[in-house]
Amino acid sequence: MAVRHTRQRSAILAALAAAAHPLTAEELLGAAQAHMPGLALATVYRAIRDLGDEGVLHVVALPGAPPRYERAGRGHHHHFECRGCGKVFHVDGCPGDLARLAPKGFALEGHEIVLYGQCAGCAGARKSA
Amino acid sequence: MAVRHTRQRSAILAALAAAAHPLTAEELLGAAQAHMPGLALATVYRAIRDLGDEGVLHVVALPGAPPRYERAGRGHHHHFECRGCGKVFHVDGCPGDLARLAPKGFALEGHEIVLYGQCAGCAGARKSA
DNA sequence: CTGCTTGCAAAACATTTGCAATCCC
DNA sequence: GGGATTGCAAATGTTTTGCAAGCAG
Repeated sequence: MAVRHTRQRSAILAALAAAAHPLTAEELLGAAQAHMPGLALATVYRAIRDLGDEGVLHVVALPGAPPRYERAGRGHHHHFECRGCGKVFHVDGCPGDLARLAPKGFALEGHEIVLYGQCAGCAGARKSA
Repeated sequence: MAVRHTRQRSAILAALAAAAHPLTAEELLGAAQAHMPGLALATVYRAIRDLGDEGVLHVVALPGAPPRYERAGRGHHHHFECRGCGKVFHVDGCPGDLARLAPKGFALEGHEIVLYGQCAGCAGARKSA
């Protein structure tokens, strides 16, 4: 099950690396097709699964939105979902000290934080409206 | 669009209120059918949507798991997903001070935190293994 | 070469919706 | 009684899978 290095996977990884925001499966397909025309959606899903198992890919699931995927290894960060435009942004920084939140006897191994609100663009548009 | 009070919705709300953990759509169907046999899955989804709009219901989406639903209004809390048994637990408390994490110009309106690790039961089982 | 990976299309799954009958107020 | 709500079943949309052919190692 050693992951083989194929043109398709390179294209998918390149698309992920180039994306500023986490991508949905279909966005990822579109982006990767620029490098690898004829790429099938099924291949994207298979790559997502394999790369996810490898830990190269990270899944971001938000309520009411399809799962998004991003390249792992860019350091610890979280996400901000704009309720105005629906885009998801990177958020650097982390409150830390989450271990105290876990119930007694629970072993904390990781965490995910999602912020909701208006992005700079939507907040501005709202003011002027 | 005033929500009407029907037997089905009572059953669904009752099932939600009785549940210790957030429920998936199907778990919710099963639980509510105990109070209301013949309840259709479509009705559950419609109730989820309507009650969600009303703010009575809260959606919890986790990567790799179907969305779960819980009753809102139990105070601010977060969730802990056990990687061992897959269950989702309530977590009281909140690090607060998340506004500083939002990028400049972004308006923070809410947040969601998910902790991952081993619950008390699974952590114990692991030690003895 | 050998076997994992791909593309295509069909299958599997979860969620949504149309419509006539029903129930709530 | 009027109109929202329900149940059923079919439609929708997304993710997965089977299979023959292609490419990596």
